[in-house]
Amino acid sequence: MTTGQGSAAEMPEELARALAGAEARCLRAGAQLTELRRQVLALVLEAEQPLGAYALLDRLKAQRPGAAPPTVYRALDFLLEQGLIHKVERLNAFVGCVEAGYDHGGGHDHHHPHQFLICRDCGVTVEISDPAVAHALADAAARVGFRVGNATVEVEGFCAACATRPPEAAGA
Amino acid sequence: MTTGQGSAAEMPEELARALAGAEARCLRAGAQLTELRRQVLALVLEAEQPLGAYALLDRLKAQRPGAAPPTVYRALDFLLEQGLIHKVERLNAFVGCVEAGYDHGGGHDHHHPHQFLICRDCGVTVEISDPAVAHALADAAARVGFRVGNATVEVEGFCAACATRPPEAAGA
DNA sequence: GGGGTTCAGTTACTATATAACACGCGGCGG
DNA sequence: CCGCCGCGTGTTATATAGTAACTGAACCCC
Ligand SMILES: [Zn+2]
Ligand SMILES: [Zn+2]
Ligand SMILES: [Zn+2]
Ligand SMILES: [Zn+2]
Repeated sequence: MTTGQGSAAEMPEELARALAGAEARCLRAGAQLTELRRQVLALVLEAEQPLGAYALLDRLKAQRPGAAPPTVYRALDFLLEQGLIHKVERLNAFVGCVEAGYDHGGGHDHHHPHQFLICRDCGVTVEISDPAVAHALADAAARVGFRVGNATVEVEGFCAACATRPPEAAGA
Repeated sequence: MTTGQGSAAEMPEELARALAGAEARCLRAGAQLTELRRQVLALVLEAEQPLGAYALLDRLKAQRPGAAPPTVYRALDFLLEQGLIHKVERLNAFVGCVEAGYDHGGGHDHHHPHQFLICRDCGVTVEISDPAVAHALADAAARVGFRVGNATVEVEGFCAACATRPPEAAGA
């Protein structure tokens, strides 16, 4: 062991912990993390990049042959509601929330300010949660009398790995 | 006159100026603001809220009966390219850029950092361009070695008008 | 006139998301 | 026991958003 493959098919350790945390969180919220919802959450968490609803649907069908679009969309709605996943609007895709694993005592469950950095080159998408960004945004909004709710902040650019690499290694 | 109706059907004054500015801008960029593109731009600018591609298509058909999805999407792509409009990702809709009217001498045409404030209640969408937000974002990204390109920043919340109003004036 | 480029017309299609109705289950009051 | 209701899900159909691929016209250059 000591890893090696790093394959996505198995790594129950971390996944199991995340699912347990999600369960606890739902309990506190009085919501039911049903089998279907757990399956969809697991699919999202297993993936290393954001997955579209139909990609999730395809994978879900392996476990649940009758699955259809509403099946996965309803589960996604629930998971979004619970703050267990986020939607990346620019990609029409879904990712697990990096903070969902932590079991915050009894405090604020639910949505937290977050930002996505999306690499134009390799597609890697990382979630950050920078208070300064949230604050600057709230500030700017307040200046025009706007009361801030949820914010979508998604930056396209080049990740550290791709930024150092020569911009074009391919082509003519 | 002296206004009154404030109807959307006519207000050629401001619209004409914006179109002229757009034309100048395209000239400088070596791009052609063709009839079709001008029509689509006018439709976007006339609207008081973001319009989806198919809503634009419907309106465009009045002037151009043969119009089909590619017709409007190609025009939108061009206008986005030129920085004359923006896409609101959360709405899958398009709005005119508030800065597109200004004829910046010969300087930076093209994309500028911007943010949208979208009222959950009345749907009004306003574009702001707060340097502090852009800076905070660039800062946060740099901290993880990410090189920032285009940023999508869209805040859902309540506009000044709707925030002061009692949250629920309707219902039982 | 040949050959490029750019723009637009047209057809067909893929991808994303939701509406609407039906069923099963568990709880609860009659 | 039975009808009812809320909820999660199955199932079918449809709405909305976006693209691919081919065609031809106009223009420019040589
Ligand atoms: Zn998160
Ligand atoms: Zn990268
Ligand atoms: Zn703008
Ligand atoms: Zn409002």
